[in-house]
Amino acid sequence: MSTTVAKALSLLDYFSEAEPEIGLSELARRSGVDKATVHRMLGVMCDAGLLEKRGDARQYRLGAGVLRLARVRETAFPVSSLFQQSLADLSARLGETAHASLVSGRALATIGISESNRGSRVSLVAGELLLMHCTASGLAVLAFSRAELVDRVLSEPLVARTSRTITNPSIIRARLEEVRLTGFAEADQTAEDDVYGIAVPVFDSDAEATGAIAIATPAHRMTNDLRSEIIAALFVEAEKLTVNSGGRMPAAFLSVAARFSPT
Amino acid sequence: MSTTVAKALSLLDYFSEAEPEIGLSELARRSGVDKATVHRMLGVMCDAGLLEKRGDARQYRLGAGVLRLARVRETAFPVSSLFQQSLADLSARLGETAHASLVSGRALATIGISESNRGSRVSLVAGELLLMHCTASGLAVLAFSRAELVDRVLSEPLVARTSRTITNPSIIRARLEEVRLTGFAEADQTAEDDVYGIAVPVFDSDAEATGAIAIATPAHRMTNDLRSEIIAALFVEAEKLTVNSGGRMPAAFLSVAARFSPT
DNA sequence: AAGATTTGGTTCATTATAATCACCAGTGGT
DNA sequence: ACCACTGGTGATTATAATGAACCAAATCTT
Repeated sequence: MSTTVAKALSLLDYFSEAEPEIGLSELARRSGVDKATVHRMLGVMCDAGLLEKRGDARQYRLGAGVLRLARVRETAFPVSSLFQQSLADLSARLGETAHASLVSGRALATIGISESNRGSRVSLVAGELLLMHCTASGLAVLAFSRAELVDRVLSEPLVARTSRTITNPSIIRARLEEVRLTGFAEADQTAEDDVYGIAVPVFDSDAEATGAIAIATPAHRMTNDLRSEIIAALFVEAEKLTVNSGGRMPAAFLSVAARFSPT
Repeated sequence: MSTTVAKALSLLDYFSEAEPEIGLSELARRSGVDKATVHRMLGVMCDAGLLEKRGDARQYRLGAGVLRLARVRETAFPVSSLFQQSLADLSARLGETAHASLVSGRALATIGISESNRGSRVSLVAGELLLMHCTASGLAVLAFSRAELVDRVLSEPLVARTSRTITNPSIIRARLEEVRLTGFAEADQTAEDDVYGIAVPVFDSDAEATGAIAIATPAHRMTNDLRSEIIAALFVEAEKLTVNSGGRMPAAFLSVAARFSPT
């Protein structure tokens, strides 16, 4: 709960596309950490290249170091580029916004987005961290993760993002059971008002969920037909991604996915 | 020298394309930090999503978090993609390997490479950190950086990568003076045997060097004609990149660059 | 333009933290 | 069966982080 490195690294979570540059005081306020402490930590992270302060300005932003790290990971294990293709296909076919995220600690990191070209669409903030307990992607991933991760996520206090967010661990566990049976997860305005999300997990070589692909639609537009169409499309792409990234699906998942596969 | 966060973050430096997965003991040995300490740090970084351990395996690799961070930075300040285009042009035109790097703490982070298609060429390890004092890119950047950064780099012990590496701070300062006059930097086998590098800096909106683009050729192939051709091409691209990324060149640089510009 | 407020940044005594060493248990090779 | 590795763990000691008060400069209010 209180190792200094963890505190320092948690500061990185506050940077997103919506707020790519943050000042010292603001970051201290947001994180609840003392200004002096934040200042020292930011200094160290600048030194390491993870952050940098814009020349004269007194704002901090993500540094060149993260570009290098991402490049290293992506050349060694290219998943981001792989996902992007599937997302483009999905949003083109369904006309809705598609996004992908990978497990990153106890949250999900959005690594790809492909917006629909409709006038009314869900617009996501790229690079935002998704909470596990209230997003379709999070539930899809948790349902097929080791109990260890589930426990870690559910042992922390669960914030309510909307009036419909479920914050009771037991109820969430029950929902995960449902997800395990159906193979996909839904989030009807539990993460954001007016947003309906449907997600299907993607697996690694150990048949563990490493992430999920999802479709987000304006809640009012969701119909039974669209829902079925989305689920079927997600299953096809998720299987493709799992296989192409060298993963395999767990037995429990294969049986439910079979109902949707065109084979 | 000894903040714990700095030590933890320095562990990330050991991951590169050549070695994308590292074990606990290996990392402890390489970094000179106690195994127990490394173990705790790796755990924390896994928790933050910067690292992850491959399922069953007992190897650590860069996590999905870095992908997210890079995405955030790149969508807010797209430089990586911008550089990639210039690199492709350079390597195509010159037939030699081109690469770009950005200041990352007290080193340079390689963020792009475009290899030549010749049989004999310089092959770089993508995502490796470049040392400031012995690479052409490093000298090009240092020559046009704040004295503060120069002092920080030269105050540390300078490792000799080849028999020709200059490790004397005073001599390096003299070389930086030359670079300031000519506008480009050369490294004749000072970073790696048989590699001859030529680099030109790229500037930000404060006319400070943020990085450099460089050409690396097999040392034996370098001739006066090729050298001139490379320098001229680099100047053109560096100016283009500086302008397109919203930067401006310092007055001192403009005068020397003018000799090479086609205008 | 004068005052009020907030910003980035710094200091230093107090306190909580992280480093260390010896030690386990499992694995692969010979 | 052994040996030399590996990843991982706890209790003690020494180290590093913390946070309230403080400052100068920039910014917003009036």
